[in-house]
Amino acid sequence: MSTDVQPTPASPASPQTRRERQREATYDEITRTSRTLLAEGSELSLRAVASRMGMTAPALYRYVASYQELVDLVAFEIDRAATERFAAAADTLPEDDYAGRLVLSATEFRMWALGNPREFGMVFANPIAEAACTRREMLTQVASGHLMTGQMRALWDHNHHAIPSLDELPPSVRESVLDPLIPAKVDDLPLEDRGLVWLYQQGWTTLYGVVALEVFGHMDPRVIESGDMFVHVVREFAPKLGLADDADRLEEMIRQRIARG
Amino acid sequence: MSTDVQPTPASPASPQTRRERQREATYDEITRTSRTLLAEGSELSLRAVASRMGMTAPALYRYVASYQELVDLVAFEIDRAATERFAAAADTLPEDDYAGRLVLSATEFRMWALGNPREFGMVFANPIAEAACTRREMLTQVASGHLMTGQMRALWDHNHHAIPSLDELPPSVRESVLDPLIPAKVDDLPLEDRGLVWLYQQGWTTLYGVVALEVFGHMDPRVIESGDMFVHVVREFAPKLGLADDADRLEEMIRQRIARG
DNA sequence: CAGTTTGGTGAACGGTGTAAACCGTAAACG
DNA sequence: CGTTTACGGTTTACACCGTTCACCAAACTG
Repeated sequence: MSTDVQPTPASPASPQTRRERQREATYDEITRTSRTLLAEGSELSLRAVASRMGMTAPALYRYVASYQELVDLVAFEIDRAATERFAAAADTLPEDDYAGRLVLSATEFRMWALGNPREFGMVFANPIAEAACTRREMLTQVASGHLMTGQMRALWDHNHHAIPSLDELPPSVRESVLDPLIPAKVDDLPLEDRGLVWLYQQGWTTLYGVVALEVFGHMDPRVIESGDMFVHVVREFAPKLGLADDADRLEEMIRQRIARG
Repeated sequence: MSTDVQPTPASPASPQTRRERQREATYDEITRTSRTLLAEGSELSLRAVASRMGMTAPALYRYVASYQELVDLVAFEIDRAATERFAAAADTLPEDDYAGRLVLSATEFRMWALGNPREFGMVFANPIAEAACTRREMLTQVASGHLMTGQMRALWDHNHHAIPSLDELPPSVRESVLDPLIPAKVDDLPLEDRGLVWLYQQGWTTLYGVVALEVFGHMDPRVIESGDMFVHVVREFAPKLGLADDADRLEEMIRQRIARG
């Protein structure tokens, strides 16, 4: 609260007080050990995390208020790390292959989800409804959401495919695109172009649908293995992004990625 | 195995031995109390179920081999009960309004899922992959799957909308529709018409996608509340069932159901 | 009637999240 | 500088969980 010349506790670099640095390092170790535990197939429990850090379980309560909060924290970090993977997949393509980058990120998302079903469930199949305030806010910061919406935005900036006009949107959708509560960087998107956000939401619904269905296994295992349903829904969505002509090329990219396993 | 004149243990009515009847009644009570527990918002635990039945937890092991098996059992029963609700919704329409019945069942599915998120998660968002054998077999018997595929079949029997031909299907899909591992009554569906099953799968993917996304809250709450995304995906899918002209009427039916809450 | 199967109990083990009391030490303050 | 506060940890304890085991009574079976 004081504005005198102190060790500037709000500076961006690292000139926080020593304690703050220590604390943040511990937070980091918590999420890292948690993710290691998950990756090993073990259960995520306060005791397991603590003991692996050489601590005792109640000590973790200095950092998280409850088990659920630990889960949320870890989920957030998992999403961050996974998003780096999705972005890296896109970066194997030239900067200006907007469609390819989007599709490759989406495909990477699918492969990640299938390979890490528990992590997928933790991030994308944990009810948000309850504990509305904080968890809802976190939702708007989902890194993967920002990545994909950013890619769709870049694609549109380039090819200006058709988008729905504001006045043909249902009221709730209009509100939603004018002041989004889902991850999307739209501050610099003019209001009259916000129909694009409705396309975001449709795309996310489609992508989420296939992937969740595949991850949870409520689909024929042979179709999951081949990825044909995934390819199908992507192809069906492509025209909405003005990519009808690119469908074959995009499918080939998807299949190559799937073949890599 | 013997064929002598015994109390016919395989008879359909109820002439099982007294013990068998007792046992089945207990099974029934187990699933009933479990569902009651869930409906009250309590956690589903062996101890809770047992104590509410006036038993102790280890006794339940005479009926289920593990907690997971209890969950599967209850999930199966929940699906059965929910399916009755979906079917009842359809039965508010005349027998020959095939499209309306299908759409109303799907809408009822959505409303049920939103109102019973934990039950939805238990039935439709529990990884099937693990414990492959038994649980995979159960998947082919999901009652709700049979209902909807049956309704799509009835619709097609009536209006014979276009379906993909077998030879334009990807190999994995062809296998899948010729010998389905997902719930679908196709025994009396000629092989050359099995392209319809691919439409089943597409429809299920679409429906599951929106509903799961809504239930888990990874969508703008205002759009969830209005149901506009649900309406949107149904409208987009309608043409595939030859229902392009019925879209407005179907949307009106959906909205009326949503308005009822 | 004797013998076996069935369905239950109670105690116990190892695991979980969480609350409370306690304490040394590092940081903050006069 | 010394004093005080607060942070970050421990121990202990509680209530719950799934699961196993030994035991037992009642019910069926030959």
